[in-house]
Amino acid sequence: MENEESGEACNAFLNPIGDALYVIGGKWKLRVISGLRDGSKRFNEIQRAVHGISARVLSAELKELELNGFVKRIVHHQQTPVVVEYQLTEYAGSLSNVLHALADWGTMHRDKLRRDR
Amino acid sequence: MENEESGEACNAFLNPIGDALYVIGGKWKLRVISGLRDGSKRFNEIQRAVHGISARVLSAELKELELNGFVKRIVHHQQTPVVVEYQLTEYAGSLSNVLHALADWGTMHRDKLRRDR
DNA sequence: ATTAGTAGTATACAAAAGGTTAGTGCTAAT
DNA sequence: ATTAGCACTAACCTTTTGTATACTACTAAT
Repeated sequence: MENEESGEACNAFLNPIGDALYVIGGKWKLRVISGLRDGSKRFNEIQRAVHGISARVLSAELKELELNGFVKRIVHHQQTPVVVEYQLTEYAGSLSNVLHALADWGTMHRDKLRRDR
Repeated sequence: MENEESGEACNAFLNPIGDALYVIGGKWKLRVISGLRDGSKRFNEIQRAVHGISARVLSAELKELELNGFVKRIVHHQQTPVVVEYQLTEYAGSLSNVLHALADWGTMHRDKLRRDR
């Protein structure tokens, strides 16, 4: 009976957090988003902007970011070979609360660890 | 010259976010914290409360949580063998903004994906 | 005397995430 | 005619993360 922390209410809180962490987590997600902040870019432009990312990983990240609605992939068929543009959506802006909360806490925490040492 | 998104200002934002994500990320961190919310517990009690975690991983998680100041480890030498208690610190409460921001966004995002489909 | 519980550690393994290298078919420039 | 850029993909390897199982030295209960 004391075991209700593994119950409904707890998961209703932890599962969305898990979703959110999954979506923005990993080594590159936020850096790719950040690389697109000042306008649309093409694949190789992003790769140059996000220092160190490989084509394989960038390709995977862009697909996930697209699935989550953060990035729009725009193909221009006018020219051949095709030109592909990537662009942040408005929806990507919905992250800003989360990102600021994380940035503030992270800054505070780093200071705290330095003081404690 | 257009390449200042890999510069100082950007890292000053992304690095603390990375720190924060590292501290609360992974499969178990938040579940262990959550398992301790309603008072102190002993090692095996936590393991039973956090369903599915192995002793090896729990041991590692508790060490990291202690290093980050979220958990206090209290050894009672009165009895032998020693009794060890784990307890959330006040500092763990400093996460609440971050966690609520994540939970809110995660809930919203899940709904959005359901609608979009 | 066996069993179960305590607080973990040791060893080995599997899965996931990410990195490295090479290559596709196309075009435009040298 | 070679070279370089484009947008990727395939194959393979390493690192990180998490899992499974067993084991320690101790005590208390059956």
